[in-house]
Amino acid sequence: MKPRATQNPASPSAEETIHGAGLRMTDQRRAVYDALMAERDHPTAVDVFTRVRETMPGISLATVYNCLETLTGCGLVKTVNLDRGPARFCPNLSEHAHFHCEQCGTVLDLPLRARRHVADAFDLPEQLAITGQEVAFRGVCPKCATKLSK
Amino acid sequence: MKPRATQNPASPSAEETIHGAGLRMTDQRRAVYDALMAERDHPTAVDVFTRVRETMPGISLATVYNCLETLTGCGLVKTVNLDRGPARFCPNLSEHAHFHCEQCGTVLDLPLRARRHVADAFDLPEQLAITGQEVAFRGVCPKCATKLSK
DNA sequence: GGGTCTAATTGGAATAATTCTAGACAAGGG
DNA sequence: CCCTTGTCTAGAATTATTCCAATTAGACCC
Repeated sequence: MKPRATQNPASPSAEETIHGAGLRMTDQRRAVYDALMAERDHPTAVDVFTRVRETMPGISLATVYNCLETLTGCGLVKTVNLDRGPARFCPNLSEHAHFHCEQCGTVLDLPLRARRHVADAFDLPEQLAITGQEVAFRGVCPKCATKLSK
Repeated sequence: MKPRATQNPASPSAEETIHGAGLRMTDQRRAVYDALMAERDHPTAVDVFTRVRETMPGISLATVYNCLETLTGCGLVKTVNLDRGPARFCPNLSEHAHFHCEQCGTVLDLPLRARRHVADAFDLPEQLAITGQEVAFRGVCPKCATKLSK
């Protein structure tokens, strides 16, 4: 096995993943990816744009959309759709649901419990091939619940 | 218990539900609701508009949006958001997930199995109050699976 | 290192879905 | 019958996103 220098041996680097798809890791793509990893709070495309512009003032919104699309295409980032709102982006690759707080708007990741499968809860017809799923909850988050009960 | 004349005793009529919310059952609202009940295939607002216009040619798209909003507000109809596509509408009030076929675009209802709860599959923080959920699967529907295997 | 080929970025225009607005209309209570 | 309020309508406005054509940047080969 090749040594891999100062790096998490569990999963390939973003670089490797992108190269594996025959694409390049450009400065813009890295900046967008880094912005998502730095504050994992499910920002919208415009949020990401705003953040990335701090270090890369010339980047365009179209590029941010392109990069997010590329990153989701390679499986490095997931798109989160909550109701009719703008898409949000999430670099958490482990299986999880999203929880959207109606009070403060925060989005929380809820990890899937070990050996559980969402599809088991439903009656599926024969021959149904599931390739993806999205689970979203709505409600009041712990912080807001505490605040409200005061 | 009051007798209830020629009607499903299990649930109040759409009329009653709307009145219960202090609103009126207008011709437009009924037409939109009937269109949803007649073909329960998860139409978009524009689909509904097209269908309703056949019997009510003067109706406007804005009204269809208003009616759908009102009906969802009273809980008679559910809004289904699949990826970034236009919203779809569904008068199936029993708990269910949606399945979106990547081949043909059909949307299927998948009923929740008895005594199952989607939230059980996830690690929830204390104090999290869930008031709503939406589960969407993506994949290949039975019909398309059969077609593809030929 | 220069030339070449293709991928990526950019700004602006275009699109799609939805919401807003203001005026007309209609229903029901007094 | 009048008044109030809720509803409908057409069109304008908004929002998020995608498209487009032109430039720029990488990677590869010599």
